[in-house]
Amino acid sequence: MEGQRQTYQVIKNKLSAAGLKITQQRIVIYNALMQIPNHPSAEKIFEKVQPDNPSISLATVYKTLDTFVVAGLVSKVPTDGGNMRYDANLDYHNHIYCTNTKEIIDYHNEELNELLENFFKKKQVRNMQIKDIRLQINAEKIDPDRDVEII
Amino acid sequence: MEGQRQTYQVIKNKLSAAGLKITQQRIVIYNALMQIPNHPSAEKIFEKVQPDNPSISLATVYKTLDTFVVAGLVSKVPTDGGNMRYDANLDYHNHIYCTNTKEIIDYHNEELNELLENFFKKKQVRNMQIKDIRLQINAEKIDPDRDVEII
DNA sequence: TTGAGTGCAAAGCGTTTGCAAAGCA
DNA sequence: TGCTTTGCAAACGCTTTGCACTCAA
Repeated sequence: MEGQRQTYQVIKNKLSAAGLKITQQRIVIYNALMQIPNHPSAEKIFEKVQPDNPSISLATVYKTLDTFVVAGLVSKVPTDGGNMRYDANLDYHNHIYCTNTKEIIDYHNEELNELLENFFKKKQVRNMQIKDIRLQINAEKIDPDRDVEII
Repeated sequence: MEGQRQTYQVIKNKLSAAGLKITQQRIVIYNALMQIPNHPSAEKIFEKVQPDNPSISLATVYKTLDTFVVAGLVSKVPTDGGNMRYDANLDYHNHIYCTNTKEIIDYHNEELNELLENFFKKKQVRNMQIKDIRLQINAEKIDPDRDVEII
């Protein structure tokens, strides 16, 4: 379909811009990462990709995602359980971790960012250079079938 | 020495209060967790305990720490690397993750807590009940031999 | 005495690695 | 063409488990 061809072209451009070689595996994996909501694990991406690309191995999914992280195309999100999830959204944002569905939902709020920035401008930590501040919001979805809305 | 006997008595009282049986292993493991700074891993606790208690196995360290977590005596701290660390300090606080020394340093600031509390009182998330908010501060120790001071 | 806690070794999970084959530039 | 990427299987590190033994209450 036409839409997919366009999407693939966008991905190819991103790969090129990041200085990466264009391979079918990279296109398909990046595409899956964008399509799966709530920050999938490597395994989830592997499952998504499997039906149409049965030859892509789980090891390739891991290697490719790692390549993306190093290239700065994707970020790696740790979870309480210890396993890793991946995020194609590189804008600064925080995450809501759903304790029952294990979803990871983006939380973006400019006011909060400024609040934190101002706070840590005043309150410094001696002998430490702060690189990055992330909020981990642990929450429970009230109705699992309804969507979450940030207001 | 007298000081240690007192410490052990304090630990025994904590175990009893949490409804746990008092065993030598539990006392020694809890004691090690309190003595090692920067939130040790199970492995680190095992190493600390080994010389004086060679019969304590790594599996027992894991089981015991898990028992403490379930009993609410200790909390489990995830790291970016994926492995777990343990924390005997149950007061609400945040963590500074040192990107080079892998230390985890407590960050406690009442003003920050209020700031966040007030913010999330106003800005709610529909269909989510927020349970807990943690700040993950990633930072680099400037002089690895000097201490960190929060001001 | 008896159920809970321990030690051992083996298995588990998510992830990484080494290497030969395949494929992009 | 030459060097990077892939696929496979095997190894990895951390953590958990099954089971017989031990011990606190």
